[in-house]
Order: sequence, then C-alpha cells, then structure tokens
Amino acid sequence: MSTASLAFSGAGPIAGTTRERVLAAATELGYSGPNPLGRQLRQGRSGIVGVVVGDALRRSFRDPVSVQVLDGLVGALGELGLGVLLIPGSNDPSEPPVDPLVLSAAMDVAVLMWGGTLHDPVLDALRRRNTPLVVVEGQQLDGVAAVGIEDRSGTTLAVRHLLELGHTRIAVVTLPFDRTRGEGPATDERIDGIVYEVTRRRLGGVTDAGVVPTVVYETPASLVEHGAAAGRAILSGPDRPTAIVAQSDLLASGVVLAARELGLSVPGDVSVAGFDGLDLPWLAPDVLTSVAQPLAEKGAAVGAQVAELLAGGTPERVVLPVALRIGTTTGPVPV
Amino acid sequence: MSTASLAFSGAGPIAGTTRERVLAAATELGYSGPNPLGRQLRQGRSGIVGVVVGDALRRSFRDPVSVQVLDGLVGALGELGLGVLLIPGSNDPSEPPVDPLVLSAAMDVAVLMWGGTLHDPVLDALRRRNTPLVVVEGQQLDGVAAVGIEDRSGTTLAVRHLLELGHTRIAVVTLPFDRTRGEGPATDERIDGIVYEVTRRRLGGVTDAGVVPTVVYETPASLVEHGAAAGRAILSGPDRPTAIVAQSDLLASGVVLAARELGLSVPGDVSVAGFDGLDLPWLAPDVLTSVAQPLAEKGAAVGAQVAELLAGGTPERVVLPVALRIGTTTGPVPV
DNA sequence: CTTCCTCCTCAAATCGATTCGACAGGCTCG
DNA sequence: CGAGCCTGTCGAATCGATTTGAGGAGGAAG
Repeated sequence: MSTASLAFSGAGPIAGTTRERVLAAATELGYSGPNPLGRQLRQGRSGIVGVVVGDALRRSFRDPVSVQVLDGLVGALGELGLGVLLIPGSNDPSEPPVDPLVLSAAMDVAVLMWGGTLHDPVLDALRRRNTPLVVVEGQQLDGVAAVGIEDRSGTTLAVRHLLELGHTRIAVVTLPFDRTRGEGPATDERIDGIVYEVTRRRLGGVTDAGVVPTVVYETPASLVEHGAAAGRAILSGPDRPTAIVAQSDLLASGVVLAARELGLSVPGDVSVAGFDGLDLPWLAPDVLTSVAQPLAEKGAAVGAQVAELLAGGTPERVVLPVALRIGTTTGPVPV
Repeated sequence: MSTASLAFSGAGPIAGTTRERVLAAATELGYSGPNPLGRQLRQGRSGIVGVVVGDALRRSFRDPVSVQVLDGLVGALGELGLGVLLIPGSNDPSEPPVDPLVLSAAMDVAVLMWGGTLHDPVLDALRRRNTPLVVVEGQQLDGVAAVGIEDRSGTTLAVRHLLELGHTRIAVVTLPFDRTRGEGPATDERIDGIVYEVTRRRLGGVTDAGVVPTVVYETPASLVEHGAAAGRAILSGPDRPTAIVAQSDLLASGVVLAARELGLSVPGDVSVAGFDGLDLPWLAPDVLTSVAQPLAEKGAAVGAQVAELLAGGTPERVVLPVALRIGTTTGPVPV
C-alpha cells in the first residue's frame, strides 16, 4: 500500500488520522517498520560505504592512527546517514587477494584506508564494479578521489630539527615496504622497490633535508615491538647514530624503549623523533618529538569526499597540513 | 533475463558456450555484475551483521580487547560470507541514545559488543525491529543469544593468588559503572547501583574470595591513563594497600606505571593483577599477572551464534573459560 | 519412424518499498 | 451557482535479481 509508505516516512501529504490508523494497523499485524532492502532497491543506493582496512583487522586496529581516522570517518558518515561496512584487506599471501565482500557486497562508495597501490587487486576489482572510490594516503590515480597529508615535507621538518641540534649521523626506521613485510636494514635496491607510497614519501622527506641515513631499517608493521626490535638492532650495532627518525610514533616509542633497555639516555645519548603526533601515556615522563597529523580531520575529509562522490561530483585531492611538535625525546647531539 | 543470472551465479544448469556468450555481451554493454540490492531483496537477507560497539569508536578501539574480539568475529563471519556493519553506540548523553543505523539499516543479525543492560534503548529498538540478537558480556535475557566468559570465578582466582602471597589489604580498580562514567572511590550505594554487568560480576568475584577491598576505585574507561590516575590516587593516599586488582590489563598497566612514577617497586612494595591476558610490550621488562580470556575465540563464538540464529535455531548461552597467568607484577606481601 | 527422456532456455511471478499520476471530494473565488 | 484548485487517497509501474515451471530441441531407445 502506498499510503502506508507515506505514513512511515512521514514525507508526503497525509492526514494525521490516516497515519495513526495505518500505524495502529501495523502494530496489530506485527509489522515492524519498512524493510530497508525494498527501499534500497527502489532508491538504487544502499547507504553503505565499504571501508577496506589495511590487512588483518587485528593489526590495523592496534594502530591508533587507523582507529582515529576511522573514528572521524564513521562520525562524518553518520551525519550523512551512511553506515560503514568493514572489509578486511588481504591478510596473508596464502589467502585469496580480495575479500569476497569486495566483489559482492552492496556499497555506494568504497574507501581504501591504506592507499591502494597501482595494480592492486582490491582496487582493480572495485574499479571493475564501477564503485566510486576514495583512497587514503595513496598515490594519485585518475578518477579516484584521494586524501593525504604533507608526509614528505613533514618528515623534512623533523629531520631539519635534528640537523639544527647538530646531528649528522641519523638512522631511519620505516613503515613496511610492501606486502612481503620484510624486516631489517634495507639495501638500495630494496629501497628502490618500495611499493607503499607512504613509506616512499616519508623516506623522500629525509632526502629532501639533504640527509643520507646511516641505515634505513624496514619493519613489518607499525607496532611498538617492531620499533623496539629496530631500536635494539640499530643502537647495539657498531657505528651508532646519534638520532633516529621513525616513520610512526608507535615505532618511535619502541625505539625509545629499546634505548632505555640498553641503558642509553634519551635524548642524552640518542634523539628520537616519530610521526603522527599521538598521545602515548605509557611513554611518560617522555613526550615524543613528532610530526603531528590531524587524524580525525582526515576521517572527516574522507567523509566529505564520499559525500561529493555521492552527489555526482568529482572531488579534488585533499592534502592536509602537519606540524612539528617538539617533545622531550630530541636534544643536542652528544659531545 | 534469467539465463544471465545463471551465467553469473554459475549455480544452475547452463551450457558453457551460453555462459560465455552472456558474459561477453555483459562486458560489451558495460554491465559490471549483478546488483547486490536485487539479490538481497529477493532472498530476503542482506548478508550483513550489525555490530554495535561500546561507545565512541575511538574509545572502543583503543581497547585491544574489543579489537581482538571484533577481529575474531569478522573472521568467523567472513567464512559465512557475512559482512560487518559498524554501528556506534551512543557517544555522550547529549546525543540521541540510538544511532539512526540501529533503526533503519539492513541487517540480518545484530551483535551488541558491550552487553546491553536491561531497558537499554538500543536493545529495545532492535527487539522492536525483530532483529535477531547476540549479546556479548551481557546479562541473561530471554530470547537473546549470549556469549560471555568466566568473569567472576576468574577474578576470584586472581584474588586467591594474592591471598596466598599473604596480601590482606587489597584495592580494586574497576571498569565503568554506568554511562555517567564517574571517577574515584565508590560509595557502597554507588556500588549497589552498578549498571554494567561485567563490572558487577568481576567485583562479585572479589567478594567470592572473601575479600573486602580497602577501596573500590571507579574509572571512566578501560584506558592506561585512567589506570594511572587510579594508581596515583590509591598509592599516594593514606592507608596504602599491598596489592591492587584491576578489572582490565590496560587499567592494571596504568597502575604499574603510577607505582613506578611514585618510586614504588612492583611487586616489592605493591603487587598488581589485571584481567584479559593481553600482551603489553611497552610494560617490559614486567609481565602483568592477569586472568587471560580467549579473545579471538570469543569473536568466533559470537560468529557461531550468528550462524545458528540465521539457520533458525535458538543458540544456548556460551561461557568461555579463563585462566590465571602469573607474571612478574605479583609477589609476596612486603614485611 | 516414433516416442520418450534429458538437458537447456526462457518467460513470468516474486521480493517490498517508493513514487508518479489519476481521481475524488471539499473549498474558495469569481 | 459553477469553475478551478487544493488536499488527501489510492492504483500501478518500477527498481534488479532469483526462481519456478513450461516448453523446445536434440539424442537415444524401442
């Protein structure tokens, strides 16, 4: 019945008495409101945004960065009446490269939280489905909306800060290079083959400051324990640097812990800088020197891109600003 | 066309040549596969499970416990071809108590991750919609599937462990009592008014061991900083206890940090026990004494309940076992 | 050669809400 | 008093895939 629809939506012209009559009848018949599936089919949109998270949820969500961006995104989409469908990225090489949801789930827009690389199976699948896309932290791709931050220049800021403090022997602890998730000092060839754009850009920021790192240490994920492992390796090896730049705060905090463990003073013996600007209460009393990025705003920016895509527009790439936040973990080079 | 459907699904009897012909025509016409909305309407199911997370995502996801359970759940549901729709719980009292998604999103089953209490607006709304429900860590409710753990007896195990070490003056740091999220030592009346079942059960486990806490300290959320605040208050006040039991590992680790900050030795001056059995690399070299719960299994158990509900069954309440894991943060009472 | 059977193809009904268009009734204004 | 308008109600078409059941073509057996 068409009148019933009006009664529930409340949209069209309908007399108060009729509406009440319909609602009463509905309760009597045990009808619990309109079926969303019918509405969705008719309107041609599901009200759902598929969000492809990095790899295993477990790992993604242990990263406060993803979580805070996701939080901002969910908030922004909630305002628009849109829901977030969680889609796991490919977990490990033995599994199929794309989750079945990517192929068959109903979604009006898809968001790639980890910056799909060129020739990415998930990205390709979504394009074949003609799903509008927003990519976070990825590279520029035609016809794909994107949100990023000033990765490269932000890193340069941090490195310049260390240079001003007199450091010259600087090591870098990086985010993963590619899906293989290697670990350890990277060769030049390996560096040339970096697939993940974030890693590449932030590394480029070091070069931009005119610094050649004593070592580029690759980690398999942005987690404290991997940062600690890297820190141990770098600080206990020969040829110890006086400063370490990590590509995330979680990695940087691991480095700080490793230094403490080795009896080294931070920043007396070694300075440490991170990236993200997180609040890390358990690092107290230290406060990490870090390049702060606006996480919730990033989520909100993605939400705005989604809205524009749904309105039929073609959003321009958004690049959000970052700021160097100087904490207690960087200081003058030891004499 | 009906044959087209068969061609894409591959299910029915169809000749190979015909299928190829259909697929070719589809590509030519720019048809990108069947529209999920049509299928969903026809089949009467969306393949989506709505997961209502605690409160703000930000807070929920900073809690590794929620994250790991969610990870297990997503994995289990993925096997069943089901997707997870993220639904924020009510964030703060000023906002409407239920997210619009609860009312209008398409979902075959809903999961309440935080144990809906009686008279909970979200729970009521979902029941009015006749949505099958699974409640995690909630109380028993008729017609609602539930998954829980041996909260109460697990806590008793930890307290007995402390008793055996000779402790008699034991303080408790708890999870939130209700949505108001108070903070500080709780009065008896306030304790009687606890709304969140988890908090109540774990507190009951202390009583079961025959212990009357020197103080029951309420925190607004299971986060390191709140644990640290509680630890500072309890340890720097008069009448210092020799042991502290926290209702989560995050809280417990905050207490350990506070003790270190105050120059107290753990477990020399004060013993600390937690709950959850998390891996906390940044607490090194300490390993928290804790009641370990099977987090991924919990998610998988919820997945199984969902499957049974979808098959038309009425799953029985599942209670998963816990185990006391003794670490380095508990020791004999100081002399 | 006829009949029956099997395998495939296709037309039509169905899921449930939205929405356009038509119509009826009451009202106002000329 | 009649024409036109406005409000409220209802019938019918539509979204797109699934699925049932009928029918046709081809092969095999009697």
